[in-house]
Amino acid sequence: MSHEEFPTDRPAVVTCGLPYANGDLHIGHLRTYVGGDVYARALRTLGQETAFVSGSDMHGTPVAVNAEEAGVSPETFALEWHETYAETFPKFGVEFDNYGHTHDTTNVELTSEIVRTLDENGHVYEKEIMVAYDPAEEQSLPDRYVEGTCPYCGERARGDECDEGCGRHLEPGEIEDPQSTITGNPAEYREQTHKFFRVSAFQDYLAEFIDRLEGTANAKNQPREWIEGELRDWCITRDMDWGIDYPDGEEPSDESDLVLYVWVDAPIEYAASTKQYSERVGADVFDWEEAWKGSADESGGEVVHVIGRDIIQHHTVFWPAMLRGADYVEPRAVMASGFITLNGQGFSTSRNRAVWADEYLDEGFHPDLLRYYLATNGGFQQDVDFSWERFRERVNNELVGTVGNFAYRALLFAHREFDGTPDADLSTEVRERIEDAIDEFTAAVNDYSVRAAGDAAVSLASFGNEYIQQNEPWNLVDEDPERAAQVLRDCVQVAKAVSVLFAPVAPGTADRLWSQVGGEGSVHDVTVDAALEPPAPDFGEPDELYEKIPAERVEELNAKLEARVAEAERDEEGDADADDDAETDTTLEPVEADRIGFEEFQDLDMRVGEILEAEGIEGADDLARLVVDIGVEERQIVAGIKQLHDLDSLPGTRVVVLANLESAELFGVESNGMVLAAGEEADLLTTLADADPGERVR
RNA sequence: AGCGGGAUGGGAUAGCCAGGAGAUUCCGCCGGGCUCAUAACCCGGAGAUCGGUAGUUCAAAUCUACCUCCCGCUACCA
Repeated sequence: MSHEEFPTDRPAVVTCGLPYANGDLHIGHLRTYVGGDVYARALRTLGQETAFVSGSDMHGTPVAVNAEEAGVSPETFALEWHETYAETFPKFGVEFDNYGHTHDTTNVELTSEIVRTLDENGHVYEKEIMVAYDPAEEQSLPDRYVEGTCPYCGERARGDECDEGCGRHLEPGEIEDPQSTITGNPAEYREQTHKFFRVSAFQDYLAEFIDRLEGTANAKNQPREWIEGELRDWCITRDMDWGIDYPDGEEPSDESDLVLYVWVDAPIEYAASTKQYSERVGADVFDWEEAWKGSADESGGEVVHVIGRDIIQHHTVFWPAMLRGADYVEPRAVMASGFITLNGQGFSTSRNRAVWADEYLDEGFHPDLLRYYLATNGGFQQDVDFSWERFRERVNNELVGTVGNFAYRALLFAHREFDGTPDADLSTEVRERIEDAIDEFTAAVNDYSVRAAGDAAVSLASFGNEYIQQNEPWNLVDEDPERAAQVLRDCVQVAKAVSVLFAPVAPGTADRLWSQVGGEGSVHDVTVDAALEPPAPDFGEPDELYEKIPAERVEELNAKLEARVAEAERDEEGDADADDDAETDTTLEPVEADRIGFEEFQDLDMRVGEILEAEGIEGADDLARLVVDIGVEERQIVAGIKQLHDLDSLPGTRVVVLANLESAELFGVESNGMVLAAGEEADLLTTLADADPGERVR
């Protein structure tokens, strides 16, 4: 890699994070793939030799678990998703030079080779750790095959992560009270030898690397916490069948059926996929080894990883360490995209609150429209909100009104009056404006800004509209035909330049525009220089590039989305009701539909208290006056618990008190707080064990 | 809790890394123009003390410190 400006004379590799072969794609996923595709195309437009690669991530426990549920082999399961992805991406104009998967021979071989190199270079060591094991089934239980209690917070947790409690990652062997997720059998721990990658040895290297790394700010900054802190070594093997075997270099023995952890072979697919591309087109066209192997300073390609911002650490810590340890190049840049929200809220696949890739296509919209939205609605690392209303707005105003309208009016006029490009020289003003647009585009690519690259073309088209409007060629045709020819010559040139600069974002429609100005071949085969080359002297009648989206479509689409979400919610409630009915006849209030945030929960200051005194309040049927010790102080609290009758037995009872409730006066008695109780019978909440008065309830 | 990202006219967004004239663009609002163009387009206007406080500077949206609020990450969610 180098730090020269793009284009450089080295081969570039643009990669997209591997989609995990485990479910449908929605437009949130597409954000990353469209971004990568736009970036790769933009590099090529600058004249940079570029390979654009990705592949499906086939391994790992979620695939194995879901395949088992579906009753098929993990390979069959993952391959089905792989094929779906491979078919879906091109439908959005996301055209990888190679799209492989992590289970193909190329990746299996390259992964084995790289791990063997790491081993030979002394970066791998063995360590005995305790792993969960199901004695009844005689089966090891890696990662999500086991659940139990988090050793840090005590919450129920999955084997690899405390997903509902503290959110911590759990290394194999950490979880307490382990239990098999397959059989529900209690699991036991057995000692087993696993392989560890000495990430800690790369601390100094990574500290320098992160300073050199280009790309989005989040990718450059987020990993600093780890790199500048203490790096833990990384367990890179799992005891399961599905995955790439650990390359022992010896005869496969029965006792070792360890496979590599999925995050080891996944990023290697970037290189393996490039290798497949190289093998297909020939090393003279693209040499994967030149791109991936040269030493960091002297040679090697420009590797740019385009990922979602949830997997930054893998691409800025583990992966560069692996590359370094195996004598490969280091990535030049990591572009980490923000997420997509839907009408301001996060996607929720379980509640079907998402816009699915297939769904978008089924609605009959051109992929370029969504590409434009996703690529230019905000900075790449920013979260972007999607709404059909906003989608319509941007399509109608920017694509139809600005780009499409300019191209159409300019070319139609030129065609009618001049049968094509008028015979005149390009004016200096317009030449300079186009040069500015090219500079803007080039700067955008070097700044890793997908948005700015797309905007360069749209603002150029906007300039075109101003230019044609101010010069009024429709009046000049009679008054001053020469001047009219000049103006139209300029406009056709602008249209041609727009086609070239818009090609990365809108590959389909830009190519149509290219043909409309009489361009030969495909706009995707030309570079920025073409923007200033003279357009064809003759071209036919243009047609419109984009169509407006009527307001009714938006209403329709929103209604569909709402109906779908409602249906998903009903299903969920239905399931819940069915469970409840089996256990109880009493009518329970439904759970509040509106969820509150953790912050709001924290606003409630609940304490453990001990009742010191309890007496009925005269004249009140249900009220009792309590004095409660809540550790920090004693509180007088009025509570509606007279149904319990046995007020005398209450002193000494532990209760839960909402301590920061505003005070109130009931029957002339001041009440400072609320004692929590359940149901009509005022069943008091108490603590099970040793919490002292004053302890906060969380 | 630590870390990362963010807060910019009514809404949405750019600019911040490399401080410097009227703070960008889209929507919406008000007024005008044009008729080549998809009721498209162009011009003008109103509307922002750039989250808060303090500082650095001749000059701060931009740099520094502290604070508030939103989103996320913390080792398998794009």
